[in-house]
Amino acid sequence: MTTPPPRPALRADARRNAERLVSAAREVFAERGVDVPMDDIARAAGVGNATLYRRFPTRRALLQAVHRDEIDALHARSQELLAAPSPDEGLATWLRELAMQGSTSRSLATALMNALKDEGADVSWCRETMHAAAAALLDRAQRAGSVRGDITAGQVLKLVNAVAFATEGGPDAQRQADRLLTVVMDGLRSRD
Amino acid sequence: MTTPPPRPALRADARRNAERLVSAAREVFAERGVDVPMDDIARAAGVGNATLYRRFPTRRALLQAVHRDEIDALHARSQELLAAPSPDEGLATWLRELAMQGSTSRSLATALMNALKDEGADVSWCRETMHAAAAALLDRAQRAGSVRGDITAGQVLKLVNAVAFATEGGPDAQRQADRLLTVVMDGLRSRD
DNA sequence: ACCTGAACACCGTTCAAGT
DNA sequence: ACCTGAACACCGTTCAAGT
Repeated sequence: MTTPPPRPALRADARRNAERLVSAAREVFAERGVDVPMDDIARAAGVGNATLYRRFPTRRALLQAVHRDEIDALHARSQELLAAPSPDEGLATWLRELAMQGSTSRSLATALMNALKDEGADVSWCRETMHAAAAALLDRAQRAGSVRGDITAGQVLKLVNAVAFATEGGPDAQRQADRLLTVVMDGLRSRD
Repeated sequence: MTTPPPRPALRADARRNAERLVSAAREVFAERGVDVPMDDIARAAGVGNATLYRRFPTRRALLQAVHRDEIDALHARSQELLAAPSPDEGLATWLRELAMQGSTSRSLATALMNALKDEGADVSWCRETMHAAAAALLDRAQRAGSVRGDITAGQVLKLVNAVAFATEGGPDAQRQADRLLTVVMDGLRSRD
């Protein structure tokens, strides 16, 4: 769950094509949005369109692959923050970093929304990695009594990603996301 | 802004076709989702597809028309709640009703998301009506000092609709939305 | 085992012809 | 003024043929 999805042994050319597809998709998604035609991604990668489908059966799977490193980094960051002096600040810091990244990348916000809303097996790695990261920090803060107990990691993730998704694209997206996250964090903290 | 978009005088048959299109779209969106082919909606309404495009140039415009009555009702409800004894409870009640409706209707949640995220003129009626409703209740609560002053009506709407959108479709959607809205409302209230 | 481009089915949008 | 179905362009997905 904390390790990326298996990388089956691929023939050298297949491996190279897969990497080109992910790189091309990253650029094209960023420039032209997440609804860009699949054929355009294949063309940008210099491979046939059927090769794209063979490697990434759904657009969501491709989106997940594009953001694999960021998702891994968010998970690693959550492990670091488990050592933060204040449990609720550890959680708040992680959620803020998540919201900041999502609010500046429609592509990432969409990848996370796909993984959090649907149950699809093609995005289970993303869903489980994010869930593990959030659950560890949330659980610690709840045990310390600084965050309300009547909420789950899945709900917190949906809420914060919804903030990112709703602010993305607008003017001043980061600032807006930050403002909304402050509201959410205040709501998450236990009442005295 | 508080009145629905102009209903230009239409010939009797055109008027009837427009009503059939809205009714058909409401049913088809509810049964098969908001991405259903436009041709299927026209067929369900018993009119040619070009008639659909003539009347509703974009899918968003059609979605807005489908939810016209609900949006009107939400606006009317906000006017009623301005007379609630407690300003922050008036706001909380309205936001809860909004979240409940959105979390049980992907079609409504999508219509609102379209109107709140984009600046498109084709959904300006929805955006402005919702904004007027939220702004009145929020302003009253902020003046009373019970809700934090550093947030705008547009931000509150995005946040609450994001809650609806994120919970919609899942199991126990209403309950989940209610839970998340409690968190959001706690975050919105001024700290003592 | 993997790649390719073409074929196929489908959908959004426009338009010439009708009433 | 409005309606219609067909035409057109485009996109997702599959498949026969290649290496």
